[in-house]
Amino acid sequence: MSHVPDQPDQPDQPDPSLRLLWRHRIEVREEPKAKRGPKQKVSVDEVVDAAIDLADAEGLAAVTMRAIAQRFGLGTMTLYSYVPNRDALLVLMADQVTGRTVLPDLPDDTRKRLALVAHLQHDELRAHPWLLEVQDVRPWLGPNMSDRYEWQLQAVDGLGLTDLEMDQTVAVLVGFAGSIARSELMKRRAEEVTGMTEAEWWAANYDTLNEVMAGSHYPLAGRVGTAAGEAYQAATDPARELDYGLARIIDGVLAHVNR
Amino acid sequence: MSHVPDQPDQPDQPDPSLRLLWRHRIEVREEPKAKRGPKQKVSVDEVVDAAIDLADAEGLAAVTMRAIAQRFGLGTMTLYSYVPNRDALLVLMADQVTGRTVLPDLPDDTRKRLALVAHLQHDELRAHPWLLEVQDVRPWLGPNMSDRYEWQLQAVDGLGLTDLEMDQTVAVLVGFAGSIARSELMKRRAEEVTGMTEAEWWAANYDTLNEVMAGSHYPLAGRVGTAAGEAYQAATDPARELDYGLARIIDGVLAHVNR
DNA sequence: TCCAATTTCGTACGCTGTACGAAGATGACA
DNA sequence: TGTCATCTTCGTACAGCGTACGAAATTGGA
Repeated sequence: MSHVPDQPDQPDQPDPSLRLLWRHRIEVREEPKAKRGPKQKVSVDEVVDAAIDLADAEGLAAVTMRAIAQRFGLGTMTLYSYVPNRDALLVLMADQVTGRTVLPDLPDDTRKRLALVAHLQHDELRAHPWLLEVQDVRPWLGPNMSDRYEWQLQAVDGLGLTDLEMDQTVAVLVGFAGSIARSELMKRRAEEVTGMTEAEWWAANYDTLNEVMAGSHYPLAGRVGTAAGEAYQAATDPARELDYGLARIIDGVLAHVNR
Repeated sequence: MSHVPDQPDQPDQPDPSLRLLWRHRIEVREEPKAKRGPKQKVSVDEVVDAAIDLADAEGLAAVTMRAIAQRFGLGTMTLYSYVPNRDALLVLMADQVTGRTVLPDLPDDTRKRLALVAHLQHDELRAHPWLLEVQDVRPWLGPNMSDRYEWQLQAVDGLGLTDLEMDQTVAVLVGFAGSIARSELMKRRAEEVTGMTEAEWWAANYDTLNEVMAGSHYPLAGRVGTAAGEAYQAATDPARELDYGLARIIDGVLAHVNR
């Protein structure tokens, strides 16, 4: 039960799920042979799409092999002839859902270009919050992920950045967008779990908080937390949280390239 | 099995785990009564510390109620007299491990002050990567989390920012540090799972990648990805990745306050 | 001494991913 | 037209998870 995997003898084998990820773009160099067994009742894309729908509707935890199979009236184990295992399915979902977002033309204005990269990522993560949980499983190098990365690099191309800096600039923009999306998700989930809005939670726990925090002093947190709480509560547009940090980041990047 | 919880009749009740979180700072206003049953064999702190050790050593997935109980020779269900459930335990772990990091005095230099906030967060997440997985469970308002937030606000205090901007500035710094730590973790985990270093993985999959990507064109990603790959591979100090973005963010913040 | 309160914990349930192997369907070849 | 190799389908089973429940054990107060 150690977390350290032992990879004893076998030489480095190519990752089998790479071909699955790129299945649509593989140009068959030779039609090898007609398949012999029964035809598959559904397609890999249908399976992945169903899993995405499930995740969108009920969260990633609801994406169980049994639940997906049931959607098609298939036996649970049948899914394993489409997909090697659940983790591989999650990677396929991530890449497939990434492909659904069309990449708009990049504006000429640099500032708008960088902002677009962050906003696109943020909006996508808001629409499919489970992506935040999948990212740990390394959805590397799928075709749609690769397209996305190329597009992001185009947005920072021609600014005079080094190759390394281009990669890092994209990382800052995308990373920050992700962290904002994550904190929004936490807030939403907290409301689901407790069954109260944030304001209601504070009201319900006001006395308790005052009691337990009686011995501690939070002059700044008290003042700032209140201000932030009221602002976020009133904010009809949640992307507002994104804009402040994004403006600072873009300022910093532009100052760097104009140096 | 819906993900939407129903909270039918009961009025808004205070969160019971708040008292557990703040257990050390609660000043008992009256010693209510001596406990009657058998004495508890261990303390809540010991349970939480054991869970932290387990998470540090074998990852969050290894933190099972059975495994923790076994460490103390207790029955599994006994843990539920210390902690209401596993999720609550994770929150306790997060706050407790946060308390282990001593908060250094803030330097006078603004730039160093902001960098310190990000670096402290980053180093902590590197030492306890499972924190990145726990954050979804909203480790709100524990005593050590509150201390941390107050300290972070001190770092951005006196710059002329509004209350809201202070909160958002901290969010940018901490969010970015988290996203860097997350991408480092992904890389490390990928190496564990595949049993190869990143370089070995690329070597093993070079032919396959060339084949599947034959129809797609990634001029920038190819060039930049290679540069980034070589740089990160050679980088002995992984915090290097943090520094570029951090410099841009701090530049942006300083430009904002000096306006 | 006896009881009420409290902790301990064995058993059980429903859930998960998935290993295994049998059964069924299909195309290729003799 | 069989016959067989190959592929898909899927029922069963297993280990592991969180935890509900209720009985047993332990303790202090009356």
